[in-house]
Amino acid sequence: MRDIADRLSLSVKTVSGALTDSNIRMSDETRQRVRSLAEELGYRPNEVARGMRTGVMPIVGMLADGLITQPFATEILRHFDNLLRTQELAVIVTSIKDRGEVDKGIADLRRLLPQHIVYASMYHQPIDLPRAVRKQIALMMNCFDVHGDIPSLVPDEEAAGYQAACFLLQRERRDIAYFNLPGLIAGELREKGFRKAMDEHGVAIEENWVRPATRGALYSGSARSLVRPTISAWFEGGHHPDAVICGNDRVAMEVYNGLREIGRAIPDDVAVISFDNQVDIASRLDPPLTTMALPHREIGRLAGDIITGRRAAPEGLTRIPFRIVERKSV
Amino acid sequence: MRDIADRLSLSVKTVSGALTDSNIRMSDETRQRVRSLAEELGYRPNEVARGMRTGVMPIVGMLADGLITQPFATEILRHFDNLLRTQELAVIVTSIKDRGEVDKGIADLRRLLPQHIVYASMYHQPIDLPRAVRKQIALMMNCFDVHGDIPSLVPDEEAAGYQAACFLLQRERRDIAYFNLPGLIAGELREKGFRKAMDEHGVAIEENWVRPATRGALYSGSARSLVRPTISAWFEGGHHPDAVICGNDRVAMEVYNGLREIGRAIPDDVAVISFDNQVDIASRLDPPLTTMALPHREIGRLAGDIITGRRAAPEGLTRIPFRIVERKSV
DNA sequence: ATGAAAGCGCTAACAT
DNA sequence: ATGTTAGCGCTTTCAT
Repeated sequence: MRDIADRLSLSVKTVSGALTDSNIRMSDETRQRVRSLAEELGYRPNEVARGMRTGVMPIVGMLADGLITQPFATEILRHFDNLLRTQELAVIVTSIKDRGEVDKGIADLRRLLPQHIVYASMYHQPIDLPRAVRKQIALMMNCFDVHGDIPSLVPDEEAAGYQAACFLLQRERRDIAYFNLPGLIAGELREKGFRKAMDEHGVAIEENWVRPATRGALYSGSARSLVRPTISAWFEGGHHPDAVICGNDRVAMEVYNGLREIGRAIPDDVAVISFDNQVDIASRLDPPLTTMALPHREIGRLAGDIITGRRAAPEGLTRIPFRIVERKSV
Repeated sequence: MRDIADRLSLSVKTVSGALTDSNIRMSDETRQRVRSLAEELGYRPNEVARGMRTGVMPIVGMLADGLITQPFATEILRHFDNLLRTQELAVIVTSIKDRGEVDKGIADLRRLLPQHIVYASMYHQPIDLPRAVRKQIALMMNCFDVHGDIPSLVPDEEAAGYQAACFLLQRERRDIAYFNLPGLIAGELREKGFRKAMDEHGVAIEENWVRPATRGALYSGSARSLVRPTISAWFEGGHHPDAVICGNDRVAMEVYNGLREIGRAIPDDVAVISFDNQVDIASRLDPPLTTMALPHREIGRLAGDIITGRRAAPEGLTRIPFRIVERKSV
């Protein structure tokens, strides 16, 4: 910078002003001369020096609540990062395994003077943070602040459940079964949407066909699965489902196995629809799975727009719609 | 820092010395006094100021060649990050979509004065970087420098192929078929290991049973699959395989579908073994899939140890062994 | 419209 | 063994 100033016989301050603050009063000519020389010399401002002076680095910190564990949720990170990169902002991710690590995570991030700190979760859940912490978090992705203080971006689970059910109903499926994800917000809301759709279409729900996918109060991939026995039970009698809504794609994978075992064809005998769109699974099942895609990309992008100020932060909860991916299972 | 100095009637320099450089000559007592007061005050050095002075920030940059796209490869990142975190180092990931973005990626990273820049790939591949770039990269993960200039950590594919074949051979399978991943280093080396094992055990390879999993010169998830027709062909005649080695877990998923279609039971009629251990898939297949787990965790950890200097950087290529995950398909 | 100078918090050379 | 001082590259008053 001094170099540029000397060559142009200007002061450092003028150069600084020309390069950064375009509101500062200055002759256009001077500004142009400075800028073009800077370009020519390939001048890159020292972000660290600038950061020291201004107290802020071109960095956004992300508290990742298990995000990196759940591989397909990294989609959120990917698109968030892509957007911030266009604004010359770097993302620093700090994984936290449990809520107790939040303080440490924030402290770690703050050492580098980030412009903002965001919180992202691997699955849709309510987050209850102490007030002092809440004030430091600009945005929540794929989860929400129970106090409503922090703008939060979450998938619109209920609409997705509604849409999935409508999709089946419109294709003349009436005997719809539902494998729920116990203990999860996503499960609860998706089921609610399902019930609403059935209700609106005047189709009665066979309560015996609305069952949890796993044993235990909380759905988890490692919990004992109830899919196989439940399917067997459903198809024992004469009256059985002609469609199954699956809590997520992994459940759908088991439903495929179960239906195959009892010799039912998808989609001819039984249609299957699911949630998440975990592509490695959904596109490779046989037949390929029709599923409601989680709006991870949209969440990441919208968050990026908000953080960079290109879009105003909506207050409270913002629900982002799913997108249906039609394959061959319905 | 000045605060501490004043309270102890010491100079700033003494405080700085006491806190950072433990080699500096100083009375132990002074050092202790400084440290305990710092602790008491919850003093945290301003990393940015320090960075400006020393020209280095407590940051490691990672050029992620598609890493975040291939969800399960983020395992590498996760463990790398975990390790660096214990040394108060933050990781900044810059995704690059193609080799042409490397320069830009490095420039972006350097703005923040990272201590090192590492290169990580989503799949095992040779990387040819210009010399000027090579000099700036400290380590390659899951890929290697074709010039041998950069220490590189890669999965030991050949050993994995060898081990998978031995696993089958020891269980009395002799008629082993192999679905290869065309155009990939991983595929080539795994096949080599397979051939070596067969050779050592004196079992002849039926060349007709060594086939590519997809059409085209390069394996890819979206390429037209050859699994189904190939399996049909193999099992048409009387002499057919009693085991299949699959290029990866996604291929295995298709092999399951194919075998099921022609009514062959796994593992009774045909054993299946695979590579990668993409858990969402492998553990949920029916029966759960026995597979050679990619050493992503080990690569991430070892890289962390090297970057933090806890372990010396091995020269050239280091091959990290796979781990077999025995489930029910063999 | 531009220049001079102070100072962000820290480290390192030099002095005592 | 400890203190003094300069300065890292930038932004920001305050003068001119």
